[in-house]
Amino acid sequence: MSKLSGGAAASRIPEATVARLPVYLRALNSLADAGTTTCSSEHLAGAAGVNSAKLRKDLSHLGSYGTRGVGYDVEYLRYQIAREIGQTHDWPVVIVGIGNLGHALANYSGFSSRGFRTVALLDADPARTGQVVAGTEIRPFGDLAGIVSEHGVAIGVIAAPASAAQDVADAMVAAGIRSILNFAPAVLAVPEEVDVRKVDLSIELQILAYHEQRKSGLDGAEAI
Amino acid sequence: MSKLSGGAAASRIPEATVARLPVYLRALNSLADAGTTTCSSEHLAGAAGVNSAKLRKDLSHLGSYGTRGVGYDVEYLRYQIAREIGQTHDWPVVIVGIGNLGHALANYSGFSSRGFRTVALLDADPARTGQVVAGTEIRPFGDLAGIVSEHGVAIGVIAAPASAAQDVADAMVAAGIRSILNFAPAVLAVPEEVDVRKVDLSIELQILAYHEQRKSGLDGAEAI
DNA sequence: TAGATTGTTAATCGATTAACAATC
DNA sequence: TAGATTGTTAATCGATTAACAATC
Repeated sequence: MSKLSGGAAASRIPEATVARLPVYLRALNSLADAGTTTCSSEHLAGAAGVNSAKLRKDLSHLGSYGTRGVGYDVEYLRYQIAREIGQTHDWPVVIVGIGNLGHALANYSGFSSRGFRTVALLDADPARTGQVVAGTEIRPFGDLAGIVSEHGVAIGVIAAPASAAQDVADAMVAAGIRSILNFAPAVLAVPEEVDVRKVDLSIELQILAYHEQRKSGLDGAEAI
Repeated sequence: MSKLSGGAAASRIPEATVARLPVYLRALNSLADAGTTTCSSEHLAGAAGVNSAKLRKDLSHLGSYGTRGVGYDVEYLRYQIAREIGQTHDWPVVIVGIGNLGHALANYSGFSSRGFRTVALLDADPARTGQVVAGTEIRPFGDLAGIVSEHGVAIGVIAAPASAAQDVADAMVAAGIRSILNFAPAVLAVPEEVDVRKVDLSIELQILAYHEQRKSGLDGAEAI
């Protein structure tokens, strides 16, 4: 096996590292905005909220983009991470279920600024179709397959109620979508080649409550 | 060291387990709603989207709530998990920043059904104060400390813009809040006794895009 | 008793961390 | 050269998984 091309990542990057790369990228953007051109691992780690050993270990999976004794060039490292996580691409996205949350997601600027382009908003409720949200008209759910093939949509966002989530996922998979971000509090059954990530707002709150209970000594698990 | 009282959890539960307990609870609620009174670890694991070995290992940290050869009593296990993660308590919550996302959170039924009670919505923008969202009037950010002490608020939710997030966190900490759910894309500096969990909508999408890029062979990391 | 299923053990795997040799 | 900082090593820690003894 020969060497990889110019500093390219060797095979596989650990999941934990992948999850932190967007955080580093955001921190680098802040540094660049502040006019910083070079930073040490210590500096960048501080801005990202991790320790420097972890940061250097994570970056080592991508390649050697720093200079010993000097640090990292902000602009160069930023580009390398952006390329690695696909932020140099344009990602057409559809959002299904335009209730309160779908509404918020459609308006969320953090998507468009990272290469995600919302090509359509869909809702199964006829009362909602035709409404304009974030400058885009809501279309009927049945239009999904056509929109996916027309725009080459690879990523779908489910903001529908839990009761509809599996149907939406099935339709997305049938339409050719292989990556799903699911905000519905439901476990989705999908073929193994489909990647599902779940964001559950109330679960995060429940995890906090668990720790809060421990801190407050309110838990019912004390010894007699 | 003597035995703990009736099946109470021994000391500490692993973080990974804590994060899954709300998922099990949700699955148990579904089973109960469907009229199921008893379930095996295999059955419950399927409903929760994990494998049964992991489920049994997780539950073993709480105590022995199953019956060998039989399975788990749905209602009993549900109560035990609810108690363990503090869902038998009432948790007063404040939400700060009532833009699109704050609006969606205020209307999210998944909070109230799990013991979280939104006692106030706050916003620094005078143009928003007085507006009624989800049946609650938006109040000025300056009211935070009074509301926290009045209602004994232990958990704060930040849905403000990133630029304001640290100020909001500082005010929450000063007011006595020790658990924060942060939706702003910002790294917060807080005293170590304060627990911060972060939900970042665009990071989840970026993780999906990374894997999608790999699947599609679009990544710039291939060998020459 | 025979069949079923839990709770636990032990092996494996992946993530974190500190320390430091390499090197700018 | 001396000082600084990366990239890597090796140790540690925590999570996952399969297998099975315990026991209903």
